[in-house]
Amino acid sequence: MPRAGLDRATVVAAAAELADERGFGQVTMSLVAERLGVRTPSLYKHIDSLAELHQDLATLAATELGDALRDATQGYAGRDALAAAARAMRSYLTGHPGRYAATIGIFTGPELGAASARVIESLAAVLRGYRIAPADRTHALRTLRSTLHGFATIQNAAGFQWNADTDQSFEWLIDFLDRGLAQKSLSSKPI
Amino acid sequence: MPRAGLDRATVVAAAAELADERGFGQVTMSLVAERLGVRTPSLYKHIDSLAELHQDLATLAATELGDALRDATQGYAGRDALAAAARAMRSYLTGHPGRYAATIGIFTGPELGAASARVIESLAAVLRGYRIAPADRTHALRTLRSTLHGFATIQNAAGFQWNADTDQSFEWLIDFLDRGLAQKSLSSKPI
DNA sequence: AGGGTTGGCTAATAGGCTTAGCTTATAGCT
DNA sequence: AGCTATAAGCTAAGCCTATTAGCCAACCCT
Repeated sequence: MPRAGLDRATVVAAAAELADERGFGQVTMSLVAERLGVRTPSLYKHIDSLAELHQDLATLAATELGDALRDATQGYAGRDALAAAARAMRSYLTGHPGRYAATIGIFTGPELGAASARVIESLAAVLRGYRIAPADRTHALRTLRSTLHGFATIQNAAGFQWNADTDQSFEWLIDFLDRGLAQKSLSSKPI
Repeated sequence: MPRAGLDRATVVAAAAELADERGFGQVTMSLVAERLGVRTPSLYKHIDSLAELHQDLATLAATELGDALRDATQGYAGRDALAAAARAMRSYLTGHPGRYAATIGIFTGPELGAASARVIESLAAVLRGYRIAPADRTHALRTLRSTLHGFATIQNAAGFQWNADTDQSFEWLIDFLDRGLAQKSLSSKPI
C-alpha cells in the first residue's frame, strides 16, 4: 500500500480549500482526511489537534492576505493606496471566504501574531501617506482596521443583501475614509 | 422527583449566561443542561437542536442590543445620538461578549431578521439627524454599521491589546464618524 | 380524585476527536 | 543490492457531544 505523501503544508492546504468551498465550520478532521484520501488518524502524524489545524489555517490566511495587501499597495500613496488596500482586502475575502473566516476571532496566539502583524503593517503603511499626527496614529489605524474588517465580516456573513450596490457601498466607504483621514492630516488636534 | 420547571426562555437564558461567562463556543447542549441541573436530552422538550438554540440566543442578543440602542438614543440627535449609540453598543459588547458573539455570522434567518432589523433601524435613526442625501443613505448606514461592528468584533476577539487607550480610540472613532457624516450632510454629491 | 398532557429520565445510536500500537513503505547507508 | 531505522498510514478503541425513542411520573384541569 503506497503512501499518500502528506505533509503539514498539504494538510493545511486541503483545510483551506475545504474552508473556502464549504465554510470554516466544515473544516473538520474527518472531512480533511476524506479530501486527502486518507483515514482520519493519519492526520495526527502531521498535526497535533484540530485546534492547531485551525490556527495554521488562520496563519496561512493572514499571511496570504498580508502579501496581497503589500502587493496591491506597492508604489501607491494616499487615496490610491487606501483604495488599493481596501479592494485587495475585499477581493481576498470574496475569493477565500473560508480562509478569511478562519482569521476572525483568532487574532491572539504566538504564531499568528507574526502573520497578522504584516496585515496591520500594510494598513499602517497606507496611513503613512496621510501624515497623521503621531498622537492620532494608533486611533486612525484601529479605525481603519475596524471599518474594513467590519465590512468584510458583515458581507461574509451575508448580512447585507447581496445586491450589486454592495460594490457601490464599498467605494463610498473608501471615499468616506479618505476624506476623513485627509482632514486629520493637518489638524493634529487630539480628542 | 420534582420537575425543574424549564421553559424555552429559561433554556435560552442559561445559554446566554454560559456564553458570556465561558464564550459562545462553550454553548453546548451538555453544558447548558448541566447548568440547569438537568440531563441533556431533557432540553429537547423545549428546543429542537443546538443550531436552533444558537439562533434563539442570537435573536435574544439582537433584541437586547436593539432595545439598548433605542433607549440610549432616545431624545438625542446628531453627534449626541451617534455617540450614545456607539457607546451603548460597546457597553453591550463588554457586558455580554458571548451574546454579542452569537449574533456574528448569523445575520441571516427569518426570526433573527426582525430582531436585527431593530438594531439597523436604530442606526438609521441616528443617521437621520445628519440629513444625508437619499442616494447616500444606504451607503452611510452600511459604513456606520461596518465600523461599529468591526471595532466591536476586533475588541471582542482581543485583537487590540486591551490597553486603557482602547477607550480613547473608540472616542476618536466616534469623532471621526461624526465629522465625516456631518460633511456629507450638505453636499449631496454621490460617488 | 382522576385523567390526559407533558417534562424529565434512561438507553441507545451516530459521528467527531484523539490515543495506542501495529505494519510496512521508504530514505539512507554500506 | 541489501539492511536498517524512521516514520507514514492503518485498525481498534475510548471519550464526548448531539440526537432519537420510549418510559414514567409530576402537574393541570375538572
